[in-house]
Amino acid sequence: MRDAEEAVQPGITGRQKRPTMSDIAARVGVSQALVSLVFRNQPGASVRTRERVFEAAEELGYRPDTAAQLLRRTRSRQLGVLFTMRHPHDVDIVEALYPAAEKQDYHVVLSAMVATRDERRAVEELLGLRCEAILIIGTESTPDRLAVVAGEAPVVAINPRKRASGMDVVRTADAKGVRQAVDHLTELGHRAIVHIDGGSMPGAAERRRGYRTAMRRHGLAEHIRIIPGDYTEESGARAARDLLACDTFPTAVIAGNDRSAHGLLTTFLRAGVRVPDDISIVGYDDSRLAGLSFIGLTSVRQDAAEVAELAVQAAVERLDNGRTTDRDIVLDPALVVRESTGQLRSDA
Amino acid sequence: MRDAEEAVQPGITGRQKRPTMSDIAARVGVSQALVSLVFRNQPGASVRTRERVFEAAEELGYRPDTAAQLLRRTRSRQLGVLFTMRHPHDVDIVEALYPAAEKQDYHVVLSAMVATRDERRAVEELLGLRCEAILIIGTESTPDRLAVVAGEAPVVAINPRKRASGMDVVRTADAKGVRQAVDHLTELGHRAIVHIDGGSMPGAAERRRGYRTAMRRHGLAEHIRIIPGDYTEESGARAARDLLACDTFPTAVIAGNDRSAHGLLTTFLRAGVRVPDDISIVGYDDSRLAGLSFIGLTSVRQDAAEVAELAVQAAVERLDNGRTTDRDIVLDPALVVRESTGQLRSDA
DNA sequence: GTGAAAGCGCTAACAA
DNA sequence: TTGTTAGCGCTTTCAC
Repeated sequence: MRDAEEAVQPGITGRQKRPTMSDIAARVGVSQALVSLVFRNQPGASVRTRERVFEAAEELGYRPDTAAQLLRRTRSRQLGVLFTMRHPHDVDIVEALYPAAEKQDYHVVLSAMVATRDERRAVEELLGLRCEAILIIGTESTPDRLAVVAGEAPVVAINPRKRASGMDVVRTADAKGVRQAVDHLTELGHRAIVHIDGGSMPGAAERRRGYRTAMRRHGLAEHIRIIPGDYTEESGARAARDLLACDTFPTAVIAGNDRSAHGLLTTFLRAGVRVPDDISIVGYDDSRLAGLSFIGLTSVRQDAAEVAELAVQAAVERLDNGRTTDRDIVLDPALVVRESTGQLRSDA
Repeated sequence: MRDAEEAVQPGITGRQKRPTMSDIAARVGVSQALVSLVFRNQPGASVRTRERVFEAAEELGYRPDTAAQLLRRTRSRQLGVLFTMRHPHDVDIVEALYPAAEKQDYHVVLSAMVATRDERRAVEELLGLRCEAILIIGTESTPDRLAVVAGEAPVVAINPRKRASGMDVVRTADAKGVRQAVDHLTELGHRAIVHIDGGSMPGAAERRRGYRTAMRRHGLAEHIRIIPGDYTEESGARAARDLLACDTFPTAVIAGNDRSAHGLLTTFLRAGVRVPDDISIVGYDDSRLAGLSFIGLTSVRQDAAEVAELAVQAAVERLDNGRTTDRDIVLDPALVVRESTGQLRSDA
């Protein structure tokens, strides 16, 4: 018996078999089912028994076996989250999903989409683990590709590249956000406002549309100018170089997102262009970058916590309340004014 | 029977029960055990049977149940990965872990450490899912806290804040990396080289030490100057402001990491200081940021793919080869020279 | 090449 | 308040 004792010593002789509910039951002298009941916090066990069960669990170093729970339970109460780690704003949303899910008594299971692992495999993994719904952040997938997934579990697309039927969508009113940016700039006296767009990236089409509409509404139709981009820093930098090479220099730029605004801003700084003295810049996403003291980017805020909350709620409505119709959830954005935008200089 | 047919239609009438191996077995007319054998690619089934099993699986839309596999298998072959998404370099490592694990026939399970979810809970989740080892990226945990985990499963700490016994460590020779930076700068003629450190963050102490040693080796002991930081952009920006306010302006700066170098660089640009004309800057990590055209940061490279590979290998050695002694794996860094460093100007 | 049977650790329905 | 029972979907061992 001494051997058994010593084998318990962790990390030296090798690891002991991990204790189960039966081990606890044996120790306390009750049935295994009763132990299960105690852990699930269900009524039907005396206070005394509960105490002793927890005590024994502690002594044995018990940890519930998720695999067994998952297998036996009727519901997994797991939400699968598909994400890339490329965009800071996506990271914010992932972080916000944890408390949002917890509030509804769901667990979050992460699955990263990386170069060596496409969306298809990542989804397979989540479904294999019995996730009841899939939340996809900023997917570039085509609608029909997503529809396949939607056939197996409810899908909530957060800021998808394209809208698709058969699933819920959570997104911000991108057009409205850009309109706020244009309003802000015109109030500062700007008229030559260009837009660096995001090509076919999530929300880009609507932002582009919002820019055009807002410009026209302010009677600035002839100032409409869109420079193609793709939400990357480099596309912002490229746009800056293009603008610098041009004779017609704008007094303000609305970038498709904060990353491209960053490339734009720094490239201007390098060229000796002062921001906002020579040119005003607006970003989009209000990511961590925008708030940095040396960036100070005026940006359109999409509240990650709110997005997360609504996405979880959409999934829960399908799962717990039996909703089967699609929801298109649109959040209102808010402009966060920082130091990258300023009054139009009279000599400009 | 027509009802059953229609219930199969996905996403309309509600979801059908997901097919199991038994369903496949029934359809093909073999035993469930044989189906399992086929999926596990084990010998003992005829080619004909294999074909028919895969065919039936396809028709039924079968997907293996991870929970059941996990419960029944003797080994889970899962590696749990603890990470934050705060540092770009950590993200690189996470991405690199997928192919590295796959090569050894292991699966990666992610668990994020976020504000609302500390290391303790994240680890619990991984162990609950039967992960056989835990890889922790850039942990700030204290050694004794990690030791608790190490008692339950092998732990590989990647770039930990502090070394700890009872687990493997994968890290770069930080001192050597900084030495390369100093060598590079002195070759360019610099003498007044300051270091912005990373306080108590992972690797910071060794980088600090490396700086001091290298400076002394070049006979620049009297030029040693360390400005406290914490690896954040803001600490870099603060250091830049401090330096600008000082009468003794250095000709080169070695930042503790790329993030602080970024804050430093941009703050200088804003102040009209030219990089590298007025001052040279070196970062650390060679993160995505460093390679951007408008940043062009000379930086010390820690190869994420190599780190990932070695970390997985360390875990596998314990798991499959029974190693029980600790390994301290130190990688050689490499200096990547970009545009942020240049020859000392004669008038400086 | 194939099948029968046992059981992983737990939940859930029912019985006592 | 407690115990019994029957699986969840799969892997694994042994027998045929």
